[in-house]
Amino acid sequence: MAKSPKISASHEPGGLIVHISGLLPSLSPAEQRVARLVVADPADAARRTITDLATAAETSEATVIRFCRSVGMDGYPQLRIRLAAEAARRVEPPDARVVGGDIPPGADLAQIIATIAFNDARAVEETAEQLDPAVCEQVVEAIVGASRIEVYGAGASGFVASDFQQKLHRIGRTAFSFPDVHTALTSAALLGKGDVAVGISHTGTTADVIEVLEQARSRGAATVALTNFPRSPITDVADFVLTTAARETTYRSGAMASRLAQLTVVDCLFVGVAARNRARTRKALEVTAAAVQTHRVGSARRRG
Amino acid sequence: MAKSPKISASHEPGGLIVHISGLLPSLSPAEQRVARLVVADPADAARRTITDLATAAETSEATVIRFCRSVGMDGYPQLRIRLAAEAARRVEPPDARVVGGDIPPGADLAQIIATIAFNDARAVEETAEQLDPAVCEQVVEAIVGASRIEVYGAGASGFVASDFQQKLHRIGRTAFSFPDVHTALTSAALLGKGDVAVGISHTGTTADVIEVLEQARSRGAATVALTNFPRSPITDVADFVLTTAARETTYRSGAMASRLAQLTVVDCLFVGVAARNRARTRKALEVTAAAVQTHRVGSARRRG
DNA sequence: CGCCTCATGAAAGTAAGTTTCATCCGTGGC
DNA sequence: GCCACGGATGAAACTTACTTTCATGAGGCG
Repeated sequence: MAKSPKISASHEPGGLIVHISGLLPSLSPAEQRVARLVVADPADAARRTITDLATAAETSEATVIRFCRSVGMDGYPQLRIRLAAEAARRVEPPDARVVGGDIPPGADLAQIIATIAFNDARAVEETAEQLDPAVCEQVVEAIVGASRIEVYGAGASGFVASDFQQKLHRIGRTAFSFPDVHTALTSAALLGKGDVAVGISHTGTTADVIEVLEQARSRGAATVALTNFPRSPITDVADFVLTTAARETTYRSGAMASRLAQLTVVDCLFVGVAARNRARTRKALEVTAAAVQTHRVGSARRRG
Repeated sequence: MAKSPKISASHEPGGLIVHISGLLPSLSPAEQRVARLVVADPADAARRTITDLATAAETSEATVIRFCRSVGMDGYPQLRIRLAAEAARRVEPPDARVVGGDIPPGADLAQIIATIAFNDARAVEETAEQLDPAVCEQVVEAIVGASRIEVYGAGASGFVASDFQQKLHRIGRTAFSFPDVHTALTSAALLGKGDVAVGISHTGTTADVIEVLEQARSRGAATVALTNFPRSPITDVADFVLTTAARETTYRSGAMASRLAQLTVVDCLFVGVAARNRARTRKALEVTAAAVQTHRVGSARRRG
């Protein structure tokens, strides 16, 4: 190259496209044609082969290469991936219809999915943000030191309770959860100092759960409430209060988000407990995993 | 085994990376080596030439090409630009310590919470992105038209199954789920044309669930599989395949993320079904809500 | 034990990208 | 008017990257 191109080959932080259109006037006519195509639709250009792009710009491959060099790239492949990256970065807006939280009557499934996922993910994130690690720590402490743990929940929260119970059980802690109030009450009456009772209720107003928690507390057990509402009745009978952060929307659409938030909290507690004794936990997990192994069929293969 | 064509998502508009890690177990060993490199650092892989990548994965170029085809790409160049795009879109992770997916031994609770929440939220988002609305639509259709719906899941997925069952029941659909295989098998044997059977298994290899689904299918029921792995054995007995997108990390930490992802999918289906008949659904929800009202104590003083 | 299937990489083949070079065209000097 | 001269350009040679084909060998199944 005899000429002295003053291309500052350094980075073009503002964006490759901007960079290119900036030095467009300094390019030769044939290169300008290429540049214009690229700027007009980067994503499309990234998809094309060099011959293809050359043809589209009514020029030769050689010119395209020259263009690449002119804008500071090593060669065509590099330009291509940079363009693809650039095009992808132009982010799709968060999409207004999704943030509203509620689902419009005429919504199609794609919209429904987007809305639900958005709310669910937000609930999880926001729950984590507002969770107080100090309180969690105390709860973990209590669970680790407990000789027995009971978890209560009614309806949908009952699944979360069972899940927590199962998790604790799996790492070798003595844990229970109950499908009905009466059994739960009886069992709670047998708790004592050093035991832990966990009550889960999204609204914090579920009478059954509150009652059982109250019973447990009166017997000297440490009580934990997991609810979305920090000042709901359940918090009156709890030594420790953990809150989820599912923003209420519709009755129903809040339901699942809150479930996920509850599960996230439960998982945090679980991992916190498990982390207390890595060796023992790992052992327990391996053993239980092995136990179900014979109920699995040969792992995936075959084409579709 | 059955023969009918299966409707699945050949569709990864959302996360290519997620899509790849989902298929990982169904790939051959050599391809898995390639996949792991790609997933570990997509941007880097996009920069490499095929020979280079092959060398890094200790395999031949041919295998890399085969890998491209396995994940649905035309060839290596396409994979390359897709990866570049993907890597660019990938937002900077909130915190380096969080992205690993696994929890470092010395982590404190705040770290644990951040890690779990991040992974959970991601699983939900990515699942939604890769869910194929068309397949969902068909499943919803089937459920709406079904005279009876059964939901199967073992272990942790069993909770999800129950949750789904409860939701459907609540809006007036006849739905069942079963705590044990034998009951499930018996019940599945009584299904017929026009009924729907849903099997939930994270790994897609749970023998019990597969068996029950197979039974249901042989009786003429439409079968739906919900799994994280699009080519696992369960998909062989399913007319419709829905996938979650929980990236596998540790055995355990993947577990909860996948649960949340499953619940998100279930919720989408539920809302989809509910949306089919707004009036009737609303009525049903109001009635059921009223039914538990007497089990609530004076409502919460809500904060903002 | 023989047959089959499948994963795999070597090598052949094709396409993409890059370089070289002759040509063309305008410019300015003689 | 004619002749260098230099830059722009594309044809073609060339190189590298990508893709296909095929032989091999391992593992499974009857």
